[in-house]
Amino acid sequence: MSEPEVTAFQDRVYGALSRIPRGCVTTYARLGQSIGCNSARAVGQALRRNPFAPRVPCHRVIAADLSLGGFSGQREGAALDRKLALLVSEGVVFSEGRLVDPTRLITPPVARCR
DNA sequence: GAGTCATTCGTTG
DNA sequence: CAACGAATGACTC
Repeated sequence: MSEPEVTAFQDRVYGALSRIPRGCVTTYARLGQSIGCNSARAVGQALRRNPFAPRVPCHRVIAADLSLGGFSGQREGAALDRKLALLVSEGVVFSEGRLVDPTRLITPPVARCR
């Protein structure tokens, strides 16, 4: 073990993600905006590294088009199957690989200054 | 509906 | 300091 030295950005991503209640999901773009970043890619990268997994519920983050997005560093394959299982386990139902209830999409508060 | 393109940000060596 | 890569997003045909 070792404690990964996460930079401020990663800390923000994990912090915002950590404030997401169970049964709720958010998108990379929204999460990025919540932490003050305009790029969903930057958020995805931080999650992809996920030095705090499974501590960080990265499976609660999906793409803007309600698609699963990616998981475990893979955009498709069994990894998504795991992500889907986790989401379904939380009460978030998906259909055809897409979120069935977009109402579960939440907008994380702007984690500006705690 | 599908595919392609563009942009931005963070990370690392 | 510089270069590369990325779990996206949006647009167009």
